[in-house]
Amino acid sequence: MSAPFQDVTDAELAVLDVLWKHEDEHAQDQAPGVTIREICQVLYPRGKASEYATVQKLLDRLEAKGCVERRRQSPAHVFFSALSRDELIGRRLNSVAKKVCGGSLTPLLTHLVQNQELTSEERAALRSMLDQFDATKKTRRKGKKK
Amino acid sequence: MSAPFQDVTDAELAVLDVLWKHEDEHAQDQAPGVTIREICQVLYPRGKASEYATVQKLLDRLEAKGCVERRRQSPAHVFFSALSRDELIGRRLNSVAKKVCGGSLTPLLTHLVQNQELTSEERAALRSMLDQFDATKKTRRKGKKK
DNA sequence: CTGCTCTCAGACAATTCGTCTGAACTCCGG
DNA sequence: CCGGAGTTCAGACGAATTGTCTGAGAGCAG
Repeated sequence: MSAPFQDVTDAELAVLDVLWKHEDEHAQDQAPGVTIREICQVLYPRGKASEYATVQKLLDRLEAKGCVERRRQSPAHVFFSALSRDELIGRRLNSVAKKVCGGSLTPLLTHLVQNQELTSEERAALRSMLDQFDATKKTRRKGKKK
Repeated sequence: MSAPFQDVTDAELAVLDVLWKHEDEHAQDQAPGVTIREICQVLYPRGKASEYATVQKLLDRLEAKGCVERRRQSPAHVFFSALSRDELIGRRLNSVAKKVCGGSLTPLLTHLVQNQELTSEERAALRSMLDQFDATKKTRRKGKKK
């Protein structure tokens, strides 16, 4: 059964972040999975033995939430993200919109733009994206006219 | 002592939403406060007696978080929001940025724009805001040049 | 067979959250 | 003065969440 939106906890996010960074480093090719031991070494560099089980538990929960994919192989299982950073951003933004603004994303966008922390380069990039969408919409509309 | 950022729960948000709507309705003048009884009537139209205490507890917690202001008056205390809807949006967006994107708000903005759920009107409004900021930055720069 | 690594499965404590109970206070009408 | 209604004050409660931890068992290399 498809579970409703589920967020991830801070500790789970730390684990996901390790997977995302690993996959970014292998963007050119197929990233190999990451083992529990490898995640431990990143998150708890000087960790105790029990932290292995902590990461294990966190991965179990992430898998149950559909955010992580497990591949059983010897000698150790390997893990991949099944939810990208951008997908999580989207989920969380939608959640904020739904709960605080009646579902509308516009107030979020307005807030971000008016926050004035954008550099002029960022604003230029944003304009370029807007132009692209306008062009896309126009082309689609023309296509449909037939 | 100033507490770190604290989010509000869904039930607390429902209470805040009542205050925000009430204050929006009185945007032209000083909004009178809202009583617990009034909040109950909105949130639990056909409620049991215990729901009075639920709203009370939620207001206590919101007050402790600094999100609500209480004014003691007779016959009942009245409440005002001390955190606007837009401020909550900002807090939540910053929280997402901090936890998921290393603090940068740009991926959030990019996500919203590329989400393609913006109407052409919204995109036009966004461009207009960007133009205004560019103009503001230019004016500030000119002024500084002396 | 032993030791190491890993899997599997659960327990645990602290915290959060929404709900609820009950004592006490205030005010007002009779 | 008393009773009733409404409200405040203060806490308890159960369920769920969350990060941590324990322990049995499996697999493998030496």
